Amino acid sequence: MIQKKRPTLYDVAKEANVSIATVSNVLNNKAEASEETVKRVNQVIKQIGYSRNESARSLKRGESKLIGLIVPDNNPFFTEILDGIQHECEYYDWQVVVATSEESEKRQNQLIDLLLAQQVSGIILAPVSDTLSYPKISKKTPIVLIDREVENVTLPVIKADNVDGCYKATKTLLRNGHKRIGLILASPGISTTVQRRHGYVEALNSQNIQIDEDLIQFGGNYTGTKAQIDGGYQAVMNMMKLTSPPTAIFATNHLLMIGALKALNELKLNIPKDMSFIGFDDHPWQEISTPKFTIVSQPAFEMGKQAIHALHKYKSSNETIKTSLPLQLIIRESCGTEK
Amino acid sequence: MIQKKRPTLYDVAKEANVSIATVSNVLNNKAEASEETVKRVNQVIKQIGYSRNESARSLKRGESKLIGLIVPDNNPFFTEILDGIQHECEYYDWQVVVATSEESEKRQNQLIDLLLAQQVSGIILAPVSDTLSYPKISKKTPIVLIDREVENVTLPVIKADNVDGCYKATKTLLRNGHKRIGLILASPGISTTVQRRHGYVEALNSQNIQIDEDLIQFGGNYTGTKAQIDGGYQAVMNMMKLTSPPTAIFATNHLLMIGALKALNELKLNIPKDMSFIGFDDHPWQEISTPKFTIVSQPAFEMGKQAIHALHKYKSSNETIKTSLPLQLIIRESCGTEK
DNA sequence: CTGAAAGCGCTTACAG
DNA sequence: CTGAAAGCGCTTACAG
Repeated sequence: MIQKKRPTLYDVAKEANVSIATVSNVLNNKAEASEETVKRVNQVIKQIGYSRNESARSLKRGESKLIGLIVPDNNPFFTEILDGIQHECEYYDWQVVVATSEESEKRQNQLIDLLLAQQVSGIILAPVSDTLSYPKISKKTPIVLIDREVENVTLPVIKADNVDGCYKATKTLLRNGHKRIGLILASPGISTTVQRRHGYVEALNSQNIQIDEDLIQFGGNYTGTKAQIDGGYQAVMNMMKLTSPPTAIFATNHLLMIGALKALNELKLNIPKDMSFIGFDDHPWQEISTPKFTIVSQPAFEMGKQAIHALHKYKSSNETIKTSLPLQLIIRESCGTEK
Repeated sequence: MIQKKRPTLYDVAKEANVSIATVSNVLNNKAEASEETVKRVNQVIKQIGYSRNESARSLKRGESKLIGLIVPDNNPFFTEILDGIQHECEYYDWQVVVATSEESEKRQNQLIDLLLAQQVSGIILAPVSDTLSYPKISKKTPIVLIDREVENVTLPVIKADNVDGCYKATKTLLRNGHKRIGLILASPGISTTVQRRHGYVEALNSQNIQIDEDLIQFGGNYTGTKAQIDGGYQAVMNMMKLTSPPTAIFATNHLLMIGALKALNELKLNIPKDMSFIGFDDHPWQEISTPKFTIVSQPAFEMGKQAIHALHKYKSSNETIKTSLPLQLIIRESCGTEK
């Protein structure tokens, strides 16, 4: 329980018989000091246990070594993105401040303000809606969008190729002979929903199958694990009440998928015998479930890594990177025989 | 894309015709300004969109509004803890910097240094081992332990009552007639492992059943989801090779549980017919699995909340809170008939 | 290659 | 109730 205050540059300078400017230089590898001086200073630093006061540095430089991450919630998908971000931040010597918007635009914008006040080097944002009302974006403190796009501003964005991924998943179901395919979507106001729907529609169109809006259900705008699972559950219940219910269901996120499966269970519908099913986002549980589910898997970790890359690129060369990472369809046992 | 620099206290002061000290006072609710002045200053603040530079404040006060969280990895248990922490930080106007130690002590200590350099108000730590080699702990920047305890330092700690929880789980198995109960533990070097083992041993002792070390398997010190699942898998495989294999298995964390179930699947052992099973940590998947698994559930969210509480308490009154939250045994269908 | 000095934007005694 | 001023610990031109 040592209470004495942290040593400063002055302490190091005094001990090493140099000026604080010199200490600062060796600290920042400015290569303006003689080899001998560098060695001596470094020795003193280690000896007295000096480490830089980042607040002071941030104040002077107008920028901290912090990166902000704002996601709607901490579900496993966003957590894996965080993993990727943390991994890559290591390289740039950045640390990550996390915050959740809980799908509230007001809260999201407050969080941006808070992060800006912390002088963060940049913000990675999974926006709550398809427009961004936030004007204070500079080259120095850029916002990089992740997962979800926005219509009214040009920003770097790292996302998944939702259209293609959902097109392929739907195609697989079509190839297996299904004509009535239920689609369960999340909240209508975000780009991923629009794009996933788009992929589905394109696949049906390619087969000249009419879109039946009754087969497209929204899991609701609800926040929270339980509410989303309920959304998936309700979606299936609604579909199965139709005069002509679907013979296959495609759930476009993990929680929706769990809710949908719960409903199917209750209805005693066997997968894949009575109902074909494709889910979203892989999870270790799927290795031991029966049947093993065919799913669309997102490269979340990679998305996180690339977001930090894009952030750095934007800061260093003002380049606006827009990347659409491929979604992987992992065929297992839940949608019939054809592989 | 507004590039002009952020307004400062001076800008506000000039615009409101007061000194910067006054602006600072109203900003900090120091109640030393007349009502009229407060109103005018607040109006100017809103008008020019001022928000405080936290780096400057942190430098002056020697403390930022940041809280550090160091966990071994971002598995769902720790993510739920993060949720609780974030929730509670809202109240104290703190933000959370997250970092993962990846079960490396060296990395853990580096991260503590980095966080201290950020002048964090405190650190919540799930330590990688049962001793803490870190000396720089003050009342101002305390470390609060979460989930895992440490032997050599007295610090606030918020943990689960692992002994009791595992005692009860084992007792349930014993009551159902099992005498040979396999126990799958995580890494031996951490307090949770020791305590979970202790609960198991106590339960067997209460029944005068000899401990068979062959029935106690460690999932290994491995980091990463896959390695831990493999650990659980291997543990079961080892146990089932015994001349007298267990008739019930208790897996003491979620990943270990998944691995164990995978092994049991492969061995075509039906739960609960051929094998009783109790797992750890609840998950929505369990609502739709067959059978529904009996598990020990941890109050992770609550632990996160209480950790922030304990941190605040320690800072304000130097009180060292030690809390052991009850574990909940959720009886479902995986360990026989008796409820 | 090194040092003296200004200044980043705040908070906080202190004086009035 | 309000203001002038010092100082938190750095970085960075600038001078030597």
